[in-house]
Amino acid sequence: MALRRSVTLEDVARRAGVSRTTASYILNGHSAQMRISPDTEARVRGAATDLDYRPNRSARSLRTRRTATVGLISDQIAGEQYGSSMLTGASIAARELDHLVVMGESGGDPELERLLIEEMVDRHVDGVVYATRTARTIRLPAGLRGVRAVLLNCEDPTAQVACVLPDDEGGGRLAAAELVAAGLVHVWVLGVDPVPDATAGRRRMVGIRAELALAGIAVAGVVDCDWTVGEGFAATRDWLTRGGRAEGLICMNDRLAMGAYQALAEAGLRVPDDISVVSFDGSALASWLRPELTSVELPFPELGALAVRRLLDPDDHGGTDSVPLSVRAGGSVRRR
Amino acid sequence: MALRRSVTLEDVARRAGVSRTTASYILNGHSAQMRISPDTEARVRGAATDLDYRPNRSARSLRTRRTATVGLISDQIAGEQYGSSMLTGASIAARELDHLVVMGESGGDPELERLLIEEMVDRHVDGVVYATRTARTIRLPAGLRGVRAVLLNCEDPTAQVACVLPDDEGGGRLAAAELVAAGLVHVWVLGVDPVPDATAGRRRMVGIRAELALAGIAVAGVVDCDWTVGEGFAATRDWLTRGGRAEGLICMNDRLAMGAYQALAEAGLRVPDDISVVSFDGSALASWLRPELTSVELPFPELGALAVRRLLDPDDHGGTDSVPLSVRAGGSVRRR
DNA sequence: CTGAAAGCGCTTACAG
DNA sequence: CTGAAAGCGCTTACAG
Repeated sequence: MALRRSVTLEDVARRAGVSRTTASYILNGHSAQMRISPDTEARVRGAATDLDYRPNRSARSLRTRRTATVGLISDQIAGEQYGSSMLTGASIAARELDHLVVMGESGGDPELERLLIEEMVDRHVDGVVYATRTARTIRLPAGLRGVRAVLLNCEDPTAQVACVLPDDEGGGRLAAAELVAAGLVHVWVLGVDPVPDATAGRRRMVGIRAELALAGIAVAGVVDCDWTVGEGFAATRDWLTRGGRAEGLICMNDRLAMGAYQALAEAGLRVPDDISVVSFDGSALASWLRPELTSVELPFPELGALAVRRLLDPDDHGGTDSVPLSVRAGGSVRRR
Repeated sequence: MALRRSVTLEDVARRAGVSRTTASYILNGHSAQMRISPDTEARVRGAATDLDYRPNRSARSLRTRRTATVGLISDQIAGEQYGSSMLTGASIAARELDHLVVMGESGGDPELERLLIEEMVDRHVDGVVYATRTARTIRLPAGLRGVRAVLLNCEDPTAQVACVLPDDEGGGRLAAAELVAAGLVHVWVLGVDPVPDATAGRRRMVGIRAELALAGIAVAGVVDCDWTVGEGFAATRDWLTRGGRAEGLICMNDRLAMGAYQALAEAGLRVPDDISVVSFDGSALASWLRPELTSVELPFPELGALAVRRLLDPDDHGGTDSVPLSVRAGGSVRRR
């Protein structure tokens, strides 16, 4: 059990020669409204310091119904390659606002999710961030209705919930712009949307098409496949076998790009001399490939931090935030 | 604020026609000791169900000084590639024991770490798991003295703390055994220990040497470098340039192995025909490489889960647990 | 400017 | 077998 010797407000008050009431006001920063004398204030603060007073949070919570704690529930962000940095961002933002993060992972199991939400609500977290590993449309879990919540990396069009998303459409524009700037006009796209409710691929596609259109270019073709290294490899190899060629290839994530690299190498095609590659994620993997992969980075830490800040902001407007992506330049795009 | 309508124990008791005392005993499973009549018990349970009674955790904690919550503090496990699955394991184990995980990341900042520990202790977590991204020797933070704690993936030889570690020495034996079984006798090792207090490399080396010795083999040589893709690439290339050759190469992690793959490919050497490669981690990266990398897998989820279970086990003996690694077979070792 | 008092919702000796 | 009562450590109207 996590014990410290138990110094109570009573102890502080006694040592300072005041009542608990006065000590409480002072220690909670209400000296001004209460017009506490400077002398009294100094005595109380001194006593608190001397005794190393730590307010009992359970007692406080019992009265105030707040716990200085936020819940963060997700399907699977901790086990994930870089999505887990949403957790890091959330944790840091929470601390800056004097809160701590209570986390739970459902692994996609609805019953476990229900349990976790229930436990968090039981513990009176001050709100819940509901996050998904992959950007998509969801239905707000029943247990979250009536609970202060922010959706992170997902959205429920049918619910009135604050929502923090990456700006995938803008990201799509950035990716296309890299190729346009290099003077490439023959562009293929690898990977669209793996599952029906996923949103990232579709939005990126919109941005890609829009940006290319500005340069008078249309997407030459799309190879659809799951967003994994193995699928990226197989799909690219098949495409090449069927005579597929392009000046530029936009991959929907870094893993797909890794697979594409492998298939291109096998076919004797060099990146970027024979074909330029751009992808999405900006994960560590992008920097590991040779040549380094130019990738449009998802702002995971910022997403996590923003979700927590909005959750704890009483004036939050409740709409949807789209956080911009940014290009992490590698050497996979041909220099003009 | 996370509100539900507030049904209290009082409400349940009234509806069941008993006192709060009796209701409390029943709902906490003390019916037997208290020899509550079955009829009373049924009435109380029925009332609790009817009213959807949820005990107020803050009130309970104020009395019991327990919160059904465990702290998990680390330098950087969330942002990490796969180490973050320690979090997943911890979260699941905690839930199974009706606890929730309160997490905090210090990013290696001692002041932030101190703050996080303080906040956790203030919130009366029932114990703290102190985890590091990378296996190493640490000094138990001052704020954790006197607090129930378990070290995860790290150890403090000077402190009496329960400790959960991967069995890196056993892992070293497994890696070497893969090469021995393939009949390889000329073995090099890539990467030793990047920092003085890191323990993984040294222990793996001990296991590697021991296992090879059983086959009458000595390590032919060691290339020292940081455990990154870039360093792995550069070190392997330099080694090859200096005329380095081996039948088998043991890499201290999957990233190093990826770098080695790149350098070997550049030199026209094929895996596993020209050289066999084994590494450590068993991360997703291992399965992405071509050929798939045979890698000794670190049991991160189990490590996290075990740490939490020990933390919450009042009978825990307090020693060090070494959790075995296991081989994830790929195609990077030549078949005999 | 400061204090006595109520009350947040539980648990748990104690008494019968 | 069951209940009246104390008490965990705070916050906050209320009174002066």
